[in-house]
Amino acid sequence: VKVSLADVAREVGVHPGTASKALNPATRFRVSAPTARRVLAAAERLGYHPNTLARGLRTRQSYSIGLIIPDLTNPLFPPIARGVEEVLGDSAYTLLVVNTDNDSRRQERQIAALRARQCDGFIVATAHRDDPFVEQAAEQQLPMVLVNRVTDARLVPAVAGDETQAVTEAVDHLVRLGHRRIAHVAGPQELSTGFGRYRAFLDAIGRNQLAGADCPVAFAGAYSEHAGVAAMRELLARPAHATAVVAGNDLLALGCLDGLDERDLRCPQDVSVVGFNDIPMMSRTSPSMTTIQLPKREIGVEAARLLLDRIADPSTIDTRRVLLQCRLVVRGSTAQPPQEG
Amino acid sequence: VKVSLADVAREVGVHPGTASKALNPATRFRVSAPTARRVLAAAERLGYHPNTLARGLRTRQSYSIGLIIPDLTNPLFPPIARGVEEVLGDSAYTLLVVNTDNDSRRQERQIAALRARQCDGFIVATAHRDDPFVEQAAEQQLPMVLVNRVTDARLVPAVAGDETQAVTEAVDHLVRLGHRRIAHVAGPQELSTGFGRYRAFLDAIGRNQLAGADCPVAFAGAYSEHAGVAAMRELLARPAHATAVVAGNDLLALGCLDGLDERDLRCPQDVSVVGFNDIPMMSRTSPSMTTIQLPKREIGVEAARLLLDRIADPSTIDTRRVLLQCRLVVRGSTAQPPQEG
DNA sequence: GTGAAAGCGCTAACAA
DNA sequence: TTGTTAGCGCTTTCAC
Repeated sequence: VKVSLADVAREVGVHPGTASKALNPATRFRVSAPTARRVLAAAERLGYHPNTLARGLRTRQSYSIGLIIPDLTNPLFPPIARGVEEVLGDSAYTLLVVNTDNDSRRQERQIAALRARQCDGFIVATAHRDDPFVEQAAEQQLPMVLVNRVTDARLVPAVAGDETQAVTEAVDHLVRLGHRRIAHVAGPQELSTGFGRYRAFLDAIGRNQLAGADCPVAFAGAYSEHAGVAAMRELLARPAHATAVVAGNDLLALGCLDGLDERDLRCPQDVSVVGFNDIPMMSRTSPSMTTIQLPKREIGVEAARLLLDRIADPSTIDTRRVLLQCRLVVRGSTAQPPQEG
Repeated sequence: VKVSLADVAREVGVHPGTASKALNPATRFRVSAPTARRVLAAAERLGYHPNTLARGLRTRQSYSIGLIIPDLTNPLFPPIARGVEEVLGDSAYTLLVVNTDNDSRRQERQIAALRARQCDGFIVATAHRDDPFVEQAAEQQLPMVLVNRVTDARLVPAVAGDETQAVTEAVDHLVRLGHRRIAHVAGPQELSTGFGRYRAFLDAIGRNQLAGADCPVAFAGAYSEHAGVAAMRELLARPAHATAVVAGNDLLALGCLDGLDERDLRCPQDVSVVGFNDIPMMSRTSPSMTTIQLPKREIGVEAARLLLDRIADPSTIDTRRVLLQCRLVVRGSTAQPPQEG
């Protein structure tokens, strides 16, 4: 049932090479218009579909690019994938999405599979601050762009949210509401998001002249609701606990809500909570979540553009870091602190 | 930098064919143990990675399977993808995920791209009840399994939730609470989910001896919150409106909540709402959503198994339809109907 | 047990 | 403008 280029050529009575030229818009001019027309018609008639594998073998290009995601079920990533697709849709490239499940063994296998398929480039959302795969890929000059997370070593271009600006907005918002004791539930410090937000929090506390002792930090081992609960418990164990919490992401913030609930503290009347990312449904939680809106689609768009640039001109060593502005979305989980008793 | 089989063979001083046999576990026995060892060692040392494209060209297998999803940002699908990956992770196959954005033009292009890559099989989550692509693929005997949605024509094996059982549970739950006027917000009727749930609703109403006139149906044009609001408005425009609504999915149910809110009706005190799918965060909405839990991961697992079977033995004509049981999760959006005034 | 040779489907350089 | 040739990297008969 499979129809090959040779079949089309035979049908028209031309050489396969000629048919090839006719079929490829870039080389079509090397063939007479009538021949081209007849080849196209025959291809259509026979239902010819080029074999990308064979072409790739010959041209040493697969016209596929790999998107490596830590967890597809984390709603942060699909919109980034969408943005990437949006850009790639206009190009000849196909996107292959793989999911590593936050498992380095799986990641290794997935990447091996993509490389074996001769992917022309990678968009990587799994990077750790210190990431052996990224370093190795950079060494081998594989076209690659990091998204959302960056590495400490600036070896590779990256597109992410501006953590500093974002956290600053969140803290300023709380200070403006009257909070002086603001805590931070920090995400995993081996990820640039966790580390960057933590650093930005310390900065913002300092800039607002808040007492460090009033502004404790609890470190969460993972970006999960469970870890958020644990962190909140830790913060509430302190004598004069904070009246507001800046969480490392939305899931941690949801965990904080649960932690407050356990202690019969109300949000926002007793403690305000700010999330990060603005994943779907954050406007539907109870209370609705004040959070920082990460421009997820735009991150994908920008990353895809950078990658296509890099594939088109691999010689340039590009280590640009594009930080996109985030926007604080004020909802129901933040309010003035309770009056001191 | 790329190292090929020929490089490995040269390093060891054997013929490429021999190296090939040594590298492939299935043919390794055709080679002496010492030779095999030396080849493996050299491959390791040189960092050899087989070129899947070249192998696929020769063997006419790509060892990749395509997963076609209508909308990655719909949280229903990533867990299905996870289930698929779980099974494929143990096999030699790699999963390529593509997103059609509910756009048939995009879908056509994506499928063409996958076929051009010689995918060995497809898992399709985009099927319409009457789907030309599915029919065509069935004709060409492409190994394929449908997930979540099925086609009217039973041409292809499919794995989905048991709509009838699920909707029956939902309606019975409401009847048990005392509801007699139960409405349905039906999803798109060109999808088996929308149609099946609608039919199941009618059945359940009949079986419970409820008056058809008291149990109106509003048809939503899409599975979206927006469409849910519109449908709810339509239902509330009726004189003695229903005291409970079975929504075609969770997003429609959320829209129903908004529609009630517009009219200052409370859920569940004035009107109960049941969703479908149990997407993430449905326990966090306000009120928390009573909904039907679709076994998403299991759907993916089962589909992947079916597909691997089918690839292993393409001769069998398998049109099994596996319907997985769903479970009603009772939360805060359902309660007894208000007392008649 | 190993080597030789052919070919998967396609494209790119070159020749006619 | 068209055809010829060679070869991408791999596997697989078939000789040896």
